[in-house]
Amino acid sequence: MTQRCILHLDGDGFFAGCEMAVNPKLKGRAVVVGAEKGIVTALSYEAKALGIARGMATFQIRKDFPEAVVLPGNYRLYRELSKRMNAIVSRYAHRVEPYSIDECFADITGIPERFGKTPESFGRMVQKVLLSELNVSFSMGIGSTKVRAKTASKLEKPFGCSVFELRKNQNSLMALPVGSLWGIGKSSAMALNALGIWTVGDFMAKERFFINNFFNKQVCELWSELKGESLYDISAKRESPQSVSHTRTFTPASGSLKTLCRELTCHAEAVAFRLRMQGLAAQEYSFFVKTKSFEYKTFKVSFVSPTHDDHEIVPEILRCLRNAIVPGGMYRATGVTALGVVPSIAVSGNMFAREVNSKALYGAFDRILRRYGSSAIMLASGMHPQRKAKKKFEELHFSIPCIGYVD
DNA sequence: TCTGGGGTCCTAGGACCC
DNA sequence: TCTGGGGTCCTAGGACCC
Repeated sequence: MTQRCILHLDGDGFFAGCEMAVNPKLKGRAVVVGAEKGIVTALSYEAKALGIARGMATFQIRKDFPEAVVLPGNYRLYRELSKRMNAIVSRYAHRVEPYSIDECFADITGIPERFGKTPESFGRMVQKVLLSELNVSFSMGIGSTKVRAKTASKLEKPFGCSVFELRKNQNSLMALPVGSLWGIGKSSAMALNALGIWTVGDFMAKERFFINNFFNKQVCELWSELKGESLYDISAKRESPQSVSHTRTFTPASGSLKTLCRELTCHAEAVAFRLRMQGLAAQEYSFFVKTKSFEYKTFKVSFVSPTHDDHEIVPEILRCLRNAIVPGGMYRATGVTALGVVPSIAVSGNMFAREVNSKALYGAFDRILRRYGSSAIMLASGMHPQRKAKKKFEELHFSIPCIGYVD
C-alpha cells in the first residue's frame, strides 16, 4: 500500500484575517475580535506582537492599546470564507474534511506528483492560491497521517508549510512539548510527564507495549499515528450535530430564582430556535447551573417525542429547576443543551393552543427573530423583570403560555 | 487570568439480568 | 441466608478540542 499524504490547513488568526480580507485598511494593524463577548477570541499577529492574548478583556485592550482595532465577531463572514477555503482545497485533493471553522484535513495522496511537485512545493502552491483568492493566510502541515499533518502545521506560523517527514524538521518536531499534541490536554500531559515523557521525541521513543500499558485508547492511537501508522480517516463532516447548546455567564453571581428562570428560558429559546433553523429536534434536554465556586449541577428533562417547541421545553426545565434548587446558593452561569438531536420530520406540533398551526406560528416567529434579532420576541418568563409590568410577572411565569412580546 | 461558549468522545461504574 | 460470576446496557462526568 502506498504511503498516504495528508494535508492539514490552519487559518492564521483566522477571524482577524477575515476582517482584514474584507477591509484592507486593517492590514498591518493590531486587529482584535471579540467585542461582542467582551473578551478577545481572535487576534492578528500584529496584536500578538503587542502582547495581546486570547481571553483578555476587550475594555482593557481599548484602554491599554489604543492603537488596536477591536471588532465584534462577524461569524457569517467567517463561515462564508471557511466554505470557500474548503472548496478551493477540494480542487487539489481526493477528499476534504472540514475540521473546524478555520481548519481542514485533505487527502492529497499521489497528487503532488501529478503536478510534478514535492509535497512541500505543492503545499506552497495551494497556500498561495488560498491567499490570492481569499486574501486570507493559512499555515499547513503535511504528513503520512492526520496526527503528523496536524503536528507539522504548528511548526511554523504564520504562512508556514512544514512536512513532518522531512529531515530538516526533525529537531524542532521532536522538541515540541508532549502537551502540545492534538488530544493531549492537561491531565494526559501530567500523566506523561510523571513517566518522564516531556517532549514529542520522548513520546515517540517509547515502545508500543509501554504506551499500551499505561495509557488510554486515545493516547495509544495518537502514538501509533505519530509513528506513521494511519488510523484516522479523512471523513466528510457529519451533516447534523449531536447536541446543540446555549450557555452564558452572568456577573455578578446571583442567588435569585428569577434570574435563573430568566436565563434558562432564554437559553431554551435560543436552542429551540437553532434546532428549528436546522430542521432538527431533540427528545432530551439537559440544563445546568454553575455555582459561584465553579461546580456544575446538571439536570435532564425528557419528552415523549422529539421537540423544538419552547412551550414544551421551557415549563419542564423551570419546573425541574424549582424542585431542585436549594435556597441560598449563588450561581454564575446557566446553560441548556439539546441531546440526541435528530431531524425534525417527525415532530408533532402540540403547541399551547391546539387550534394554532404551530408550523405557521413558528415560521412567523422565526422570521421576526431573523429579521429583528434574538430579543425581538420572547417568552414572558425570559424577560427581564424591569422590561415589563412587574406585578404580573410571577403569575405569568408558568401558568400562562404567553407568546408574543414584541419590542 | 480568579477562569467564555459551543461542541465531541471516552470510560468507570451502576442497574439489571441470567 | 448470604453466596458467585459474568454479561449487557446506560449514564454522568471527565477530558479534550477550537
